[in-house]
Amino acid sequence: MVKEKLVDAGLKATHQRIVILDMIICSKNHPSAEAIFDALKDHYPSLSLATVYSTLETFVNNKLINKVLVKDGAMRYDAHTDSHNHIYCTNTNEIIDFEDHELQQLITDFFLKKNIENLDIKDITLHIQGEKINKRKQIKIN
Amino acid sequence: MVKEKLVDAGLKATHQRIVILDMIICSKNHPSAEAIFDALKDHYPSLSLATVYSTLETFVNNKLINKVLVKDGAMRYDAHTDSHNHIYCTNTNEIIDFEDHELQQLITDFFLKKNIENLDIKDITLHIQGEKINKRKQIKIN
DNA sequence: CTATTTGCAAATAATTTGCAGCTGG
DNA sequence: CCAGCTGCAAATTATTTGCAAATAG
Repeated sequence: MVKEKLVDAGLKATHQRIVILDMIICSKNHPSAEAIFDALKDHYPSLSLATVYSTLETFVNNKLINKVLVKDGAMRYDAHTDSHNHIYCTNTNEIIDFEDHELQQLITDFFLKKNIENLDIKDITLHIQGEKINKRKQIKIN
Repeated sequence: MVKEKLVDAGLKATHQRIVILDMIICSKNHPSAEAIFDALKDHYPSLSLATVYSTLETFVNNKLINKVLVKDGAMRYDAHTDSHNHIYCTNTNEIIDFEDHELQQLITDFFLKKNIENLDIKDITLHIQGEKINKRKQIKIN
């Protein structure tokens, strides 16, 4: 439950935080601050965009969410905090999660073999950039 | 030679473009527009920051350079246009190129085996995030 | 020459900040 | 109650734009 996640992270479970975190978790789209604000403002008219920004910063600092790398436009956020990969659709502007245990293992094994001096690796992510062939359809991986 | 690269790309070889492209190619640091401007303004006082920005856009559109994904702060640029990986140092804010043929092959092979529907993959990049243990020393990979 | 490019200053977009009032525990 | 949060408006940062002057080919 969202409220418990906040409390577990040592944060006050305010109404705004609950609603924002819930929205990110439910969203499959890696929303931007604006997108979150837009999605919530009708239901919570007193919510302010500045609160959304600062709440997102708080969540990132407390490892409830992660920032997603972007080439331009607004920063986007991801409630999926374990290591995984992203597919960037250049024609739809979607950022889609892509998890594959075999691939993760392949990469982990590769870096275990390598001898890397003076770097403490925290995370490795694969960024797959491409175009949806049919913008309306989903991407399917078998 | 830089001038030829510009002409080959179908661009007029203006003084500003030559100097900017040369700076990015020589820089090992994936500079931002500001960093480029700061590095050049003493030698070329008439250069304007807006020109740097628009020149960078032109270069990206003509595939002379690439944008580098960033979590925050200003966009950064890379003159290294073939597919390669980046190491992000969270404590020094450096972005370091990392090329490894074996790794590239591993990943390429993996995606060849996979059956991905409705996505036309344009590029795959690995983003390695970590901290330099000794900020002054280089990262060495053997 | 003349189509492009550049420089400037002003505009916009994304994000942050300061501070007074509100609220969860 | 009261430390920490929120909302607002104003500030800051990164980037873009409009237009007149400069320039490469």
